[in-house]
Amino acid sequence: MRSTGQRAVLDAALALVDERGLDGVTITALTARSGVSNGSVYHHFGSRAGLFAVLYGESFAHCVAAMVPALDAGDAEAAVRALVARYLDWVVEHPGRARFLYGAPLTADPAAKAEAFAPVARWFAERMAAGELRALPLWALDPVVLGPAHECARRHLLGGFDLADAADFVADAVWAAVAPLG
Amino acid sequence: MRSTGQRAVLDAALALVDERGLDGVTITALTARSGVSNGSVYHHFGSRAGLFAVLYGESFAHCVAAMVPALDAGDAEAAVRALVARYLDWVVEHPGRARFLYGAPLTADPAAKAEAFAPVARWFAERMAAGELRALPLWALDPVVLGPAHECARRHLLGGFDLADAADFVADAVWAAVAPLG
DNA sequence: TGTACATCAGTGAACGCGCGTTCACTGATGTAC
DNA sequence: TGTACATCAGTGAACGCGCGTTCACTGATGTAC
Repeated sequence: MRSTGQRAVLDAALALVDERGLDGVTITALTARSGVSNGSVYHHFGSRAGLFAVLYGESFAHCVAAMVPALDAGDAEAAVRALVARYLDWVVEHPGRARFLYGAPLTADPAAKAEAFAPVARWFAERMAAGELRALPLWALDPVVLGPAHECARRHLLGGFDLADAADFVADAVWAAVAPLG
Repeated sequence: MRSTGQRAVLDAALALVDERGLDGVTITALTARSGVSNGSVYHHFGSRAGLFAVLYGESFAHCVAAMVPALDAGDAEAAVRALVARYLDWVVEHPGRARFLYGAPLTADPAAKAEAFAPVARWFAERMAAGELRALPLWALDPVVLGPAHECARRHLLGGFDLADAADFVADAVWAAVAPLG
């Protein structure tokens, strides 16, 4: 389990990345906002990079957990559209976490990411095998199929881009990319 | 026209962003790599942010210029696919510029961007009006339609993602998002 | 039960470093008269 | 033609600042005997 001190630091980091961006997450700002001493941050996380690694893993799992229930939404098209809707909703509701995932990609542990994403990947693999979705390599799922969702989410997080207005167009584009051919 | 000193600084910045990322473009690194003094950088650009603004505008125009000839590639589908191919090629050939555009989005002057992008936007508007492409709002073009291209380009620039392998899937997804319905 | 010791969360002053920026300056070139 | 002045590219030492990190420390809790 996470100690209260650790939790306070992680929450402060999320608030800071939301308010000031990744570069705003300095040790000084963390201690000021969380009330925890700088030494304590190092005691728990070893370094700024160590804290980032924990926050990345936690946030990625948080995101996937929010998306997974969409896979039960009905047929393949309904599920894909629900998946997009849930992802965009999650970004709007958790901008700090989303900003962190997009802003610190080199922090990611690829193996841990793949494991967390496995339920989604498995669902797609099964539907592709059943002919309910277009056959695509699984590595293309996130960047190619969900590309429109990611690009719109990034612009929303930068400000001035209305994700709610874009949601239907994104769902159309994503579905068009995986709808079975013919 | 750009003086030789200015050009040397801009080229050094592109090389640095390519080799070390945006954070590697420090004044110290610029002077070391370009042979130009720090004072000279300030004489020409006013500040680091001023240099970034020039580099952004220049790189965005460079990118659009590389894409525009694709619009003469034949029918709508051929042109869209050529557009994707040219964009991905440009990213591979000019990673410093591409990294800069993705890494410093807040540097952009929206009006200047819109003007530079106008030829592409106009082409799409005309084809949509002619029924050769699906009708979409023009603001959706870059993030939604080209989303797969952007997301794959970003991953390529981070390393470990093969854009050449992805190019055909990206072209398929982009075309699927703008192909006329029915 | 008491004592000794290990463990671990947490503290906060101090460190060295590299950053963007400033500023008084040089020297070459162009222009006015 | 010569002289005086303005303009502009370019110099480089010095500045203050905020950063991530270190380290010797306190104090509470758990465990062994």
